[in-house]
Amino acid sequence: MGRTRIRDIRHEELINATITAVHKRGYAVVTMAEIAAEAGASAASINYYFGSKEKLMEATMRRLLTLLKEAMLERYAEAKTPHDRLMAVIDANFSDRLYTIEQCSIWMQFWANAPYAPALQRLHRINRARVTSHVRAELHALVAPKHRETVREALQSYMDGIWLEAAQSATSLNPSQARRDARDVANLLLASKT
Amino acid sequence: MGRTRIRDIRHEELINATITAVHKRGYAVVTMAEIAAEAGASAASINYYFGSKEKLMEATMRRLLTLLKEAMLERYAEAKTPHDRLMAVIDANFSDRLYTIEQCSIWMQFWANAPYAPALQRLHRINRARVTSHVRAELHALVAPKHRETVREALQSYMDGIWLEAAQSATSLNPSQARRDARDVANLLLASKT
Amino acid sequence: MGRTRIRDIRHEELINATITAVHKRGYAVVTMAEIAAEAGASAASINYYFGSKEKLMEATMRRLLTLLKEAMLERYAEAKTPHDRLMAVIDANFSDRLYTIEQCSIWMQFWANAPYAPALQRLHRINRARVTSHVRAELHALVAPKHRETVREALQSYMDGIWLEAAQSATSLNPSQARRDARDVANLLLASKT
Amino acid sequence: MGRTRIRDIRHEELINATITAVHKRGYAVVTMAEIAAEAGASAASINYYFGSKEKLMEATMRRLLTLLKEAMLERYAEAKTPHDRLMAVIDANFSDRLYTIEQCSIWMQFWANAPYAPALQRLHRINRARVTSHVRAELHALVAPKHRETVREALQSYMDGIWLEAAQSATSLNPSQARRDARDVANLLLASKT
DNA sequence: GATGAATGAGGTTTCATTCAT
DNA sequence: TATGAATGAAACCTCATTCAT
Repeated sequence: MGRTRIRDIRHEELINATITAVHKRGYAVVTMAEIAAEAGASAASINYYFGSKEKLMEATMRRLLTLLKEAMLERYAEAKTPHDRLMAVIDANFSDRLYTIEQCSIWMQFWANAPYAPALQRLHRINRARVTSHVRAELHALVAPKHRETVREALQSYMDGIWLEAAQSATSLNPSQARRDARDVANLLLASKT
Repeated sequence: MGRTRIRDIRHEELINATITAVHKRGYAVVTMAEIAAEAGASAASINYYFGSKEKLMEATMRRLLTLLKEAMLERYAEAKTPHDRLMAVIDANFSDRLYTIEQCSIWMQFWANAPYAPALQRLHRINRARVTSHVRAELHALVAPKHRETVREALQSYMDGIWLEAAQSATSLNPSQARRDARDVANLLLASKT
Repeated sequence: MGRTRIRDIRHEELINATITAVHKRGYAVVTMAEIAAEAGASAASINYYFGSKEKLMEATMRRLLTLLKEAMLERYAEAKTPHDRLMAVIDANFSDRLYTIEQCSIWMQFWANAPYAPALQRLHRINRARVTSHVRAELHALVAPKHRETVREALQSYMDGIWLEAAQSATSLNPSQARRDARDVANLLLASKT
Repeated sequence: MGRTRIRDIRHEELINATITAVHKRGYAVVTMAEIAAEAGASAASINYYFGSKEKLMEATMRRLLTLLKEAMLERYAEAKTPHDRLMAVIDANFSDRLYTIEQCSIWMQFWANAPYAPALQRLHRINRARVTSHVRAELHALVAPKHRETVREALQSYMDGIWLEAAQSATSLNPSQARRDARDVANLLLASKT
């Protein structure tokens, strides 16, 4: 127990520092020294704990995905109907903790670099497949088969697009407004009578 | 006039090489040497023609925006009604020439790096504002004021999301299917009776 | 007494681990961590017991010289005539325990690095002087003064050359054959009638 | 012609600098910076011309082997009888240009590190096989079959041993004396009547 | 007695850029 | 117009060593 305590703490600290530093400087441009400085540690300590910059980045992305997953599961527990659960997915994506410039920014950084780092790509795909299957399941009861996939893709792409645009934002974000907007979009798509 | 002929040719060649090289290797990781090799030239020649790597990147992004603008204007000319023009915007985004993995990939690269390069950010914002004003103008006649901005943002974010996801694609894209999908989404949003 | 028991055991273990690790990786390239791993200990423990990497290397070389000295003295005890004793020197050099790839390899490693480490150089010279004086003493009764030094140097250099070449060997060595060969060479040199 | 002139000159300079620097500091310990300083160039220029430290070392060893080969061929041309040619081999090994502390020292450095660098090992083996076949060919006419291989191995190992010991020398060497000694040893071995 | 934690020093390599030709 | 030549700056990573436990 006590054995791994320090190790876990440092992991946590360094991953948090990575998130901040990548947001500030950009994924491929940020240096070990900058990340270490952000964590108040030495660059060498990153290699001590993670082995390489690449592995640190992978661990950081894993953390991001965990945060997203937790936000969703948290809201899922309370949702009763398919419609509630669909809104839970939306609310998770635009929750106060996740829909921040820093989160969206670093999300975009990892996303953009996934095609050049197999480990990141793998994580990206696993995550996307997971969200897709959730959304698809809920839409089953809400949309006619003919439009189901169209609505699903529209909804997911919409959320992606919002996040990525948020990464470019100069001023701080408004999560509650974003949730309202997203719910509106979802309802528009569901209410369509075509 | 004849004086600048060669200059223009080299500009063109180097920008095309940059697009290919950035797609292959990633924006922040691609080197002058790789770009030069792609163009069959020397790294020094890039500085001769563009002054610096940064300026080359800026010129390349400008080219991407020009392509997009041209695709839109081209289709705009033939469109008569607001609905036709909205579809023109969609068709431009998913035209055979623009909706390719290479284009989407490099688009995402520039997008992701815009926050760290003022010149890119500026171009990114100008472009976004331009598209926004076009779409908004067409929706004026198609959507009730209450939902107008929601629909507009949904549509634009959807298109962004599709492009960015396309950048992760392993297999080649299907532009005509993408156009149909996007039209379906637009029509769903327009047809909503809420 | 009991106090130093553990200390002695650890010394022995770490020196043996050093011999193996240097053979595997090369003198100047082997790391404390590799040596420690070979001994099933931590890198920090090496410093605890030896003070520094340099001191460990010195202790290891001392051990090698002790092994060689013991092999010689062992055979010297049984030798009666000068010729017997000369053969004892040869047999010691190519004994089953010493004439192995690992021994020759590590020997060469220390030899090659002696010029850059005063402590190693000193040990190397002491050892060489000792062997030289032994061989010279025995040759006194076996070779005419005119050729004595030539034969001595020929013999010693021959043995060095064989060891060093053995360090490059891909397959395992044949000590008994090496002894026969060395005896043949010695006898050729002694039998010369020029 | 003119095109590769500079390249060839730099290659030559950097290899010479490598020889000097390796002699001074040791193969595995010498740094790019030290080598570059020795050549009056920058460390980066080594990578520019050789690609890596490893490749520079390989090129340097190749140069050493070429020097040895040339020294032998030079003397071979004038030699008429088998005995003359055997002496030519000896004289080449201990020629004024090759039998210097620097040459012997760097020779030992490369030899000692060959087991850990496949490229060096290959060169080492090729060279050794070449010398072996030369010596064996000349001994054919000079030594009875029974002792032929023994004499050959004795002679080669002797020369190796002398070189390697010379690498430890504190004072400068005496090539002409070394040639006389080596000839004496060779003649002792040839004159043996056993 | 023994070792995880932590790091400063230093090595190789990469790369955008300058410059002479 | 075009490019080899050359390099300073800086990045990642390694490693011997120190120290608290």
